[in-house]
Amino acid sequence: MASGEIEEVPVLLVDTDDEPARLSLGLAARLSRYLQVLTQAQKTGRETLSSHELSEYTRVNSTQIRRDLSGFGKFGKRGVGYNVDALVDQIREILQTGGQHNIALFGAGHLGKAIGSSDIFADHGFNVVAVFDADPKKVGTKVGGQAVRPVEEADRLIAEEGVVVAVLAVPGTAAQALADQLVAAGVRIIFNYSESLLDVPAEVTVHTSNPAVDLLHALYFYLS
Amino acid sequence: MASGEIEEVPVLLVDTDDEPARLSLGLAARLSRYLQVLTQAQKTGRETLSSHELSEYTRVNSTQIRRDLSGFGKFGKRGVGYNVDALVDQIREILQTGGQHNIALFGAGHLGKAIGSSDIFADHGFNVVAVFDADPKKVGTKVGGQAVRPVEEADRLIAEEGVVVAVLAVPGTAAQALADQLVAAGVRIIFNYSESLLDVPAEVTVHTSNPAVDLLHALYFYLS
DNA sequence: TAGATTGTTAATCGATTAACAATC
DNA sequence: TAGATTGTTAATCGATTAACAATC
Repeated sequence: MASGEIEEVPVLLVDTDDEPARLSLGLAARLSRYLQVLTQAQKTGRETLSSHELSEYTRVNSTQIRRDLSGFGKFGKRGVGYNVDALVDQIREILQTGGQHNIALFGAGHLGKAIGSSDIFADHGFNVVAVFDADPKKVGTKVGGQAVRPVEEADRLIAEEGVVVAVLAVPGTAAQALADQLVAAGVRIIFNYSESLLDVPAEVTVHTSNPAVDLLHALYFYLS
Repeated sequence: MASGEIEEVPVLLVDTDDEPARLSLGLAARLSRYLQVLTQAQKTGRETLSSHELSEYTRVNSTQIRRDLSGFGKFGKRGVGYNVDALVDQIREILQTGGQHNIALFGAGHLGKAIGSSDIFADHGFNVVAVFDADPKKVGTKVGGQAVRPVEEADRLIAEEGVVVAVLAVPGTAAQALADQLVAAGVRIIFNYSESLLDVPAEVTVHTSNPAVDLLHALYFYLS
């Protein structure tokens, strides 16, 4: 070691193994929410957004937002805020979700039609490549510009298109059997809009969406 | 102070001001999720559920679940688990959501019909007291057994029925104006299923539901 | 008894918040 | 310059996890 004057070397907090550290669960969730607000703000023509404004829309503390973002670079401009377009790109890079992903939708009832015709998924690069229904009467009808297919074709299409994500808008009574079939076919992320609880292997992620749950705890804070 | 032998007095962690402490945000959210899984388990006839099983369905760590519950009492039975019916009642009491609450639904499109005909809200004591739509052609049609009303009647009905919660299943372009009207009429919790960002006063809670956001971070953990 | 699961402790990690200098 | 907002520090709080005695 050299004695005497030591030149200060900036310490870069990078992983030694040349790979970015995996984000914590909470951080990935928050970044996704920032992204959603930012893409909406883009639509209304906003050019910049402050951490305070982002905080109002996401209900995440503004210091937390600044800290989350500054961990990846100096994205903001003091006195001004964050450039919306640039920040969208930066968060997409962090989340590695810049590309397009194929998803399959199951169920062509009211909910399936609502999901299939909305651009809530398309806005974030998710293509609904196919819509399936078990009811022969629904097969062939249009949902979001696509003809509904019989559920028997699902396995083949999942394999061909490399579908990893399935959205289940089916009755609770049909959900578990369908989930089993999809897991066997290669699906790894299931969005469950049925009220049924799903049993799946550990390597599969189930996200059960239930507005009543959110309402329950929103109401608690209103009542107390 | 008395010297010598000291009789041990159990320390009860109660609030001195005779009121239960307000739950933390995270705890209220977790309890709501436990409640949802438990009510589903009730439907399938389960009598007991272990913290480990609850953990699988809620993705909350099982130690966390036991700790959350043991803060309110010894609800479980060692070697057995938790009694489903009893735990449902106990969590409802903690969340103060045993009663019935009136909610109003706006929008009678695909999503509105899906929400209005599901019993996802009814299961947790939420009554959809009215369904509204701005489109005269939809007024009078049935959604979940109810006749759709013109949105002009909303103010009167909100006041009469003491509606605090509104569910917005309307196009993004209509959402902000409707939110303004509802806040003026007395609504304090808004469930926003439109893609639009809503500006509301601080005393109003907006919950924006966006499946694409959840999908974004689920996908991150799949990809990395 | 043997097996299972709770209730609880302790240690660690991530989230929250206030405060403020730096700087656009 | 003056006002606004970022980036960052420090202190606190809540969440996570492993471990295990208690006990059904």
